[in-house]
Amino acid sequence: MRKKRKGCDVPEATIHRLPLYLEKLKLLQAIGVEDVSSRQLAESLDIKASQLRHDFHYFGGFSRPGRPYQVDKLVPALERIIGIADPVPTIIVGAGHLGQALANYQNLDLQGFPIHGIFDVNPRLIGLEIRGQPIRDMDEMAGIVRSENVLIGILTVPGSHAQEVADQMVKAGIVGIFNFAPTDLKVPQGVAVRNERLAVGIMALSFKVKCILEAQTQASPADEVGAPGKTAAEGDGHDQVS
Amino acid sequence: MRKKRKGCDVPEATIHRLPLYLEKLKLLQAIGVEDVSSRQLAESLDIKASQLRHDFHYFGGFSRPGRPYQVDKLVPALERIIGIADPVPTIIVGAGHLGQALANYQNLDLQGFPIHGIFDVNPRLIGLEIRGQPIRDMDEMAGIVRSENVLIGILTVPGSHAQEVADQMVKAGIVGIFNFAPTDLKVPQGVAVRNERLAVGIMALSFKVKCILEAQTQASPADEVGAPGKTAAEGDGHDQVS
DNA sequence: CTTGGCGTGTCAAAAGCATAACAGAACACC
DNA sequence: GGTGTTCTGTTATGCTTTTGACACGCCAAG
Repeated sequence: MRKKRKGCDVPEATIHRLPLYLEKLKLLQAIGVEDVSSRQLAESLDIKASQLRHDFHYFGGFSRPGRPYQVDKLVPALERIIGIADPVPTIIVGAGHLGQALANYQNLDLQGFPIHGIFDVNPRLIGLEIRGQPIRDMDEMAGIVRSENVLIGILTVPGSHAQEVADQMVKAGIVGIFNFAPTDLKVPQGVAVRNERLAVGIMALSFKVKCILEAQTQASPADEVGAPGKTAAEGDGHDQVS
Repeated sequence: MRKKRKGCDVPEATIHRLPLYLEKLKLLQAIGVEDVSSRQLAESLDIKASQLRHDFHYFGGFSRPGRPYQVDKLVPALERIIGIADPVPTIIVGAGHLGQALANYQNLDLQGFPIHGIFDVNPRLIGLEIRGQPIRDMDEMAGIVRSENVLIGILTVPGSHAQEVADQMVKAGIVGIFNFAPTDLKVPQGVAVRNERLAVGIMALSFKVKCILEAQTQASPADEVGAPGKTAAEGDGHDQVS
């Protein structure tokens, strides 16, 4: 199981940067930029150029040694690597507030994850339309997953039902679960899970905030909000104190 | 700027695990468990016991060498470390679908982040009530932030306005920004930002899915969904193929 | 009182990741 | 045609994080 399957033994950290690269490149593409050097691209993302080249290196040459990257070549290459060269059929399971919000988030469509169905058990929600799509009964999920070759499921049900629903999704043939429930899911081999834990995010932020406040009160007796000077931003799901 | 301010020079990865520890411990506390060993706690979170002890070690002894951890001691200790011993006043800026969904997400309240205001510029939304709180005009934000000592702001406006709104939040005195917009924010020193990038998450998942499919078609000619056997779950914002 | 088992705190080894350094390819200019 | 510059692919170095190992404290049983 530790085999080197093509371009799949890539550091976790690199994987999380690929979408950022793609995003920025699409932006450049949209404004007509044709070439971009590793330095330019890296700086605009607040990372080191060497890291970017290192990341790309996992997937073979995107450019010849002497020439900068060609945006029009790089975008489809990254899309292929990430697996969104063709749209990835996706469903949303759980049509509560969060599920509805995600269903309304058109960026998902635009970025290669068309929503092929929204499901819930609540009879009051079933039938309600969101962006032209009705909320369907859970019973219909398996059928649609199979008939439309759905690969990814976004799970936005309450934590108490998350495992049970995840089991159904897996049984129906879903290979990737984007889990918003505050529960660790148990899934069989060959299924990928990504937990997007709101509480974790805000608590990590709180820790940083606490540290900032402590530093301020300890260091300077009276330090007030002043002129914005330095900048700091961040990629992925991590964060940075600036 | 590289000073060792109390317990604040802690690895990023450790910070992201603290909320998971707390969550699990609260669960144990709720069902009446009094003591827990590092092994038990670690296994239930799918991490190594040595890592858990190492993490705790950053903050000094939670237990005496020979005794297991006492849940009732650990929970408040972690809450103090994370900075949620007392509730952290929080606001939501941007009352679109996602903002409303988060406002409805009562777990935020329960976990120490009471929502002290929901703001938007859209006159159609202003006045609408969510969980007993009206959506207010952006103009009122700064006042409330100051009067209620709001520390954290959840930013759910469109990417095109994110930077501008973030500037207002910082100027009003907010110290931590939980950013859901697909934009890198520039903030002055002394402000923490955490980006929760949906697109990054789902694309990272997609990469894993693509790898799984490739492995399946390459390795076994006909491999069908079988009996769930092994388990795999994940904390934070990371993910794991199982 | 002694002994054995368990469990933490602590340190050392290993792995993973980020950064820097370098060699060589392409192009532009002279 | 040569030469200098720019840029990538690649390898090497250093650092952070994870994992493993161990010494000692505590408790229970004999």
